Amino acid sequence: MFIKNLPHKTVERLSQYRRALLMILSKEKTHVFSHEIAQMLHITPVQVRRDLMLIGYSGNLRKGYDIKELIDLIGRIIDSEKGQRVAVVGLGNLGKAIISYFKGKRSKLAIIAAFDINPEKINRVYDGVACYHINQVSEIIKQNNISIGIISVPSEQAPEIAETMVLAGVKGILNFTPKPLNVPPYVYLEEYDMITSLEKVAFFAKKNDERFK
Amino acid sequence: MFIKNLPHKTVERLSQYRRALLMILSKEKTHVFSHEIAQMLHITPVQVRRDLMLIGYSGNLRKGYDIKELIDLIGRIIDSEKGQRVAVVGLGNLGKAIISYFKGKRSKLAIIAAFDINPEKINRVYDGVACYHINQVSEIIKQNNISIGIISVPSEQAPEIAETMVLAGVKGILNFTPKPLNVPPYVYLEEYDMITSLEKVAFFAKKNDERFK
DNA sequence: TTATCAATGTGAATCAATAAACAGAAACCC
DNA sequence: GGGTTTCTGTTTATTGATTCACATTGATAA
Ligand SMILES: NC(=O)c1ccc[n+]([C@@H]2O[C@H](COP(=O)([O-])OP(=O)(O)OC[C@H]3O[C@@H](n4cnc5c(N)ncnc54)[C@H](O)[C@@H]3O)[C@@H](O)[C@H]2O)c1
Ligand SMILES: NC(=O)c1ccc[n+]([C@@H]2O[C@H](COP(=O)([O-])OP(=O)(O)OC[C@H]3O[C@@H](n4cnc5c(N)ncnc54)[C@H](O)[C@@H]3O)[C@@H](O)[C@H]2O)c1
Repeated sequence: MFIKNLPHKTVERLSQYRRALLMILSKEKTHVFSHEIAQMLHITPVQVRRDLMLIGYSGNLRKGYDIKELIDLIGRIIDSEKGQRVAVVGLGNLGKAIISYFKGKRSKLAIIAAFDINPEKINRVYDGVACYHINQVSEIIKQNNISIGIISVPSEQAPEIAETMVLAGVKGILNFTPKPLNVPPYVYLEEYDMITSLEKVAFFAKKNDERFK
Repeated sequence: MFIKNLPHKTVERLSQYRRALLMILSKEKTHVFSHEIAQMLHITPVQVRRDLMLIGYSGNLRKGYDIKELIDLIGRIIDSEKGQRVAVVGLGNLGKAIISYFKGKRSKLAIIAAFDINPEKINRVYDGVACYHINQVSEIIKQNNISIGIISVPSEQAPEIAETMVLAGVKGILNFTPKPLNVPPYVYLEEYDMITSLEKVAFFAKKNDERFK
């Protein structure tokens, strides 16, 4: 299913809508209003309706949106039909947190391999994900048609690992390392740093504190 | 130091500039050009200059920006002069990853307490941070004037913990739980979900893949 | 000394995201 | 059965973020 040029932010919100809807889905509650979704995500109902308009979904005037249908439609838009496979490189605290968090959450997006350099971690299975030696990255990525890599190794190692993964055919990378990476334009790179999030919180907390007397 | 109404995005980038600058800081390299900063963060040099203009920093036409000075100035803007204290609630894999990652990274932003409910974790010290029983949250936050809370407990527990922290006087919350929270307007809330990041990567990776042949 | 070059700094223009405003539809109420 | 309410869907306006375009500067070289 295709919709031309969905705004970047809309894609992000669609993922959030789905997450929220999955959470409230139950026998009793089959429909939801735009203002209910909005409230959960701290945005306006107009924003929600606009996003849904962009993906061509219509709600029921009196009952709102059918939760199941909407979850389904979002899936048809943001998921890949045949599913995408993911690898995590670096099975430290963060790597483990990621794997345990993802476990079974999305049917079209599965972490199917982990890599590390520490012999104690290799050839073991964490939360259903097998851990291999780092020098098998390329081989396993190709074999399993893994298209997405998550990097959670010490930051000095990140550039080399990114390069290896790109050469092996990965199409997207999620980098949790503070080291800025460079990848070719056909690979989508997302970088996240908790320090930036925390500093943002700190900055606006400080600001709020001044504003609210 | 005050600059009125720095754009949200600029604050985020200032944190990133500082991180990148701290990384390249060395004896040999004392100055940096806007295009060098830009390249590291995958943005345009104009963006960088505009942000620096907003914080009132001027570079040297021939040498670029003085790295030390700039790091310093960013600190005076985004950090709080007297420092801010942070608590982490939930010392699982994610909580530990956060604590070990932050350790000693920012002088004005220190994680000084952790909380958990598991007796095995309580009264131990992780990476220099003491772990207390969850029912001491309120007391310890007040005692130590902790103004920022990080939530990394199982998601069902998140709302209750957020409420307790707000009542105890926290001014900002960073929520890693997928559960949407509600806080009063004088508390700044930031929510981050790795699944959204990963789904974004997956979506654009898929899209790129189609575009590039 | 004058031209050239490679940078910064910034007003104006563009582009992207959000919000406001409102028409239209179904249910409900009297 | 007409009026009222409450929601959606969409057009239009506003706000916010980014980029363009170019003036400016000072070093260097011709
Ligand atoms: N971006 C964030 O928000 C954030 C938060 C926490 C940690 N981090 C970063 O994530 C990374 C991991 O953090 P962590 O707390 O899990 O660290 P960690 O030390 O617990 O884990 C790192 C793992 O990588 C493995 N490793 C080391 N070199 C390797 C290599 N060449 N190939 C494969 N595996 C290798 C280690 O054996 C270890 O298991 C660090 O770079 C840290 O800075 C980022
Ligand atoms: N947002 C993200 O990107 C992301 C990524 C990974 C995990 N998570 C979420 O973060 C949370 C923690 O993940 P994790 O992998 O560290 O899980 P975990 O199970 O390893 O850790 C949770 C910790 O919280 C403690 N805890 C449970 N109830 C508590 C309470 N009432 N008070 C204080 N502590 C309590 C547990 O003892 C445990 O130590 C989960 O909600 C998970 O969904 C989020």
